Amino acid sequence: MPVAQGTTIDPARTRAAILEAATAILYERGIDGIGVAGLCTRIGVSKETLYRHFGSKDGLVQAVLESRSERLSGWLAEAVAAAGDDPADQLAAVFNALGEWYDRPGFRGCAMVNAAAQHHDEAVLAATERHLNRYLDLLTGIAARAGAVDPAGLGQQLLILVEGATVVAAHHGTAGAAAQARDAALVLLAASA
Amino acid sequence: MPVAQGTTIDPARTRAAILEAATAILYERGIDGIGVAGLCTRIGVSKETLYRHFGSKDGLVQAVLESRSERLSGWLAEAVAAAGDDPADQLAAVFNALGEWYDRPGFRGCAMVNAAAQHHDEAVLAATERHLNRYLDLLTGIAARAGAVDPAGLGQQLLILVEGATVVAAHHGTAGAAAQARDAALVLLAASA
DNA sequence: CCTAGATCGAACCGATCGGTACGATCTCAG
DNA sequence: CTGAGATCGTACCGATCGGTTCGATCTAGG
Repeated sequence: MPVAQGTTIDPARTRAAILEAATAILYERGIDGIGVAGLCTRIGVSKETLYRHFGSKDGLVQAVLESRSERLSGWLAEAVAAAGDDPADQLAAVFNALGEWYDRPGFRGCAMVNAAAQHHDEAVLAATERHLNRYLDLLTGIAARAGAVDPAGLGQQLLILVEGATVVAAHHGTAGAAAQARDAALVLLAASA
Repeated sequence: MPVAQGTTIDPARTRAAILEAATAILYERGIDGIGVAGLCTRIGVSKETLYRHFGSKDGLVQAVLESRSERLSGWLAEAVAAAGDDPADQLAAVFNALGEWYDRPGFRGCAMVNAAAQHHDEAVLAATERHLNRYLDLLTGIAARAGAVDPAGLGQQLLILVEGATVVAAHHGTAGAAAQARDAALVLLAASA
């Protein structure tokens, strides 16, 4: 039996569709910025269906954050992989990719950080920490390949630049934040060997 | 007539007391994390009094953010002023002060950025932008006094470090974020002359 | 063809939301 | 002492919240 077939009733597909639509809507409006009823209307699904798949609004939020974190960090990892062998090029690729993201219409900062900023429950905070750890792993890897004396420390500094650029781009103006963070990152990288 | 006298009924004092208490509570719980009724209970004031002084919950939030932004940026400006004439010392003083803040119990990141992260109304976004501009002015001034070739650009990079360190300290772990950002900032400052 | 189950739409639940109204109490200025 | 107004406590308002329930409809596997 194939995993899924056609355009028919298929719980897995329904779940995925809810997840994708909810990701966009909750990012746009904020987690507390729309109720479950309005969410279901915009998704085009009944409340019963949503609750059967995700149990609660918090459950949906959790799934949304996790999927978004994986997609985002995976996207950055691809940018690094496509940048060749030079760690400096890889690092520049990270910030160039971020710059693309910042310039996309509807950019509102990091969804995980936004969620953690005002939604204090355990699960959201844990998801945000996992997300930042994914970033940190990527950046520490670049630092290590560049032969930094303190790859862990440099990785943390690069993480600070990534998150800082995202916050500044979201709340102070997109223009140049990614490029400025990239230039700063390259200076730090060069100075750390 | 003195501005205010004694421990009696005094609208200005009442307003200030509400503002101070609400600042702490809304920072701790998040703007949407507590209702007006609960807020009034914890402050020790009636809803009518709160509404007479601030008009609406949004009005209170606005006043809270503005006062907090002024206090915070004023505190950093004092740290700079107390650091002597060397721009590098002044810059280090900024991040050392931030580190003190991060380590204080109850630290939850920047209140303005947290508010803007999920509360999309015009007034909150404007307050956050003003707040970041205050930071930017302070940092650009240091960059200029250090003789940077591009003080504005360096100022923006330093702002990215400040906000990045705040986000990382809040959501990924306090340890070392301020010191790492400070070291990065000093490298950038040294490389920019 | 028939049934198990996925989905819909709408009604419904108690709780809470932001905000208002009102009478009682208290403080101060004149 | 009196009156203006600041404050309190509480009740109240309509709206919305997250979540549940139920009958009707539709689909797909046997």
